[in-house]
Order: sequence, then structure tokens, then C-alpha cells
Amino acid sequence: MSIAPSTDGRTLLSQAVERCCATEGSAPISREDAEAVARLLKAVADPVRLQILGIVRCSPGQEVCACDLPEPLGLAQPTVSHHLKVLVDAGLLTRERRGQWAWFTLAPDRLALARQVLDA
Amino acid sequence: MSIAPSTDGRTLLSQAVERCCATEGSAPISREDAEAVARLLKAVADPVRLQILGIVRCSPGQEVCACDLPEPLGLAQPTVSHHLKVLVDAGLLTRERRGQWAWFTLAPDRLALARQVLDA
DNA sequence: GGGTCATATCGACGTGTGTCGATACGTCAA
DNA sequence: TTGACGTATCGACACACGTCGATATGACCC
Repeated sequence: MSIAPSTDGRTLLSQAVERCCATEGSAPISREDAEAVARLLKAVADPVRLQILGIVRCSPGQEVCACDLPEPLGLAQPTVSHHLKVLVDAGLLTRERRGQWAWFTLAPDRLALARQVLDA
Repeated sequence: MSIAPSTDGRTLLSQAVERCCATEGSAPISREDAEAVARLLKAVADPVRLQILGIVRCSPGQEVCACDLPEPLGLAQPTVSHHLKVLVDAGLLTRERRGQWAWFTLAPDRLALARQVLDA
């Protein structure tokens, strides 16, 4: 199952996060909700993808071209493309083609959702 | 390498998180810092462990006995013990023996650290 | 159309991870 | 000490994941 920010997926995940972060004394999170939340967190829980998110955040305009990533990351182009796909599928980055180049922008609401999951 | 909340490990990870969450325009996160942060996030990015954290949070006194977990999780006892070890090694839970039983408590500061990582 | 460049996909490989049965370790009560 | 019970570790298995070379796709320019 994908966690792409499709209309249905987004609302379902938001509801799962809401149930997950309910106040003390409520029922614990269900397995299905936990799996949806874990898919989002797994996308962030990788050193290379954390570096990519950091590079995008520190770049002017909060956007970066895919061609600028393999060198600072020290990884081959297919590997970088793979990680970018994971981040886009998770809804953490948005892809935009400009001619031959692919530019990526932060989707901050999605990061906020991941942060909300950890509210105890 | 472990990410147990030893004195050195805790301060090192806190510094990594600080560098990771620096303001816009600063240098992106390094590979070593990203790996330390990813180890913490990987511990949370699992449906079973998210369920365990939720059960502990919803339990009276924010503590739970290991003997009460296999049944609601639908998993064998060694599997539950494995997940508990991962959470303890990550510093997210603290283990305390009471006679034959093992009780686990939330370590909220550690969860706050994980949440801080995702601040964009 | 043909060539070039950036990006995406495919296939394969090694490694890491979740799971469980079997078993070892600790603690308590007779 | 022995037995019983809860917990931790071990060994094995299947599966997922990160990585990269080779190749396909797409866009631009001539």
C-alpha cells in the first residue's frame, strides 16, 4: 500500500494520527493505524533521506535540483533517485519537472504530521 | 553502534539534533549526525513498537508489565521481548525488574528529542 | 530524425529486520 | 534443592531495504 498524499490517503492518515495522539486513558492505537503511521516514519528514518530533507531545507527557496544531490551525498544517481521517490511517495517532497531537470520542494504539512505522531 | 541513553550518547545525539534543526541557511546535516538521528527514528518507525508506546501511554501510571503485551499485540513472547529491547536500547523506554516481572515506563524526553528532529 | 544530457526504471547483490520455536537465565515458593 | 513461572537469548527463516551498473525514458537542441 502506498502512503502517497492522495485525497483518500491523506485524510485516512490524518485520522490515524488523531487517534494515535488521543489523550491519556483512551484506547491504544490499532494495528492498521500503526502501520499507516509507521510507513510515514520509515520514510524519514534513513540517514540519506534525512540529509536530503536537510539539504532542501537549507537551499534558497527551499527547493533543490536532483542533479545537485549525488555529489554531496556521495551516492550514485540511481540511488539518489530511489530515495527521492520514497520521499515523494510519502508526501514529504513534491516533484516538479523543469525541462530536463527535476526540482523538489518540501511539503511541510507532511513533516508536521510526522511530528504530531510523536506527541505523547 | 548502540543509541542507548548513556551519558556520552545522549549529549552527542542532542548535539546532532541541534545541528539538524538549525535555522535556514545553515549547513545541512552531516552523514554521522544523520545516522545517529536515523537510529532513533528507526526505533519508532515500526507498527508494533508504535502500538507498544501507545499501550504504555494509555496505561495507568504510564507503565506496563511485559506479561500483558503478547496477547493484545497478537505476537509470540520472544518477538515482544525483541521489540522491547529495541525501544529500551533507543532510550524510549526504561526497564525495571519487579520480582519475576519486567515493567516498562516511558522516557518522554527521548520522544521529545525525536519530535524535535522533525522540526522544519 | 539524430545526438546529448538528466532522470527513472530494472535486475541483481549483500545486508538488515521481524518473526517464532527451542532453550537458557533469574526469581520466587515449597 | 527442586519445580514453576516470567523473561531473555539463540538459531533459523523469510522478507524488506539500500546500493549500483546497465538500460530505458523523456526533453532539449541541431
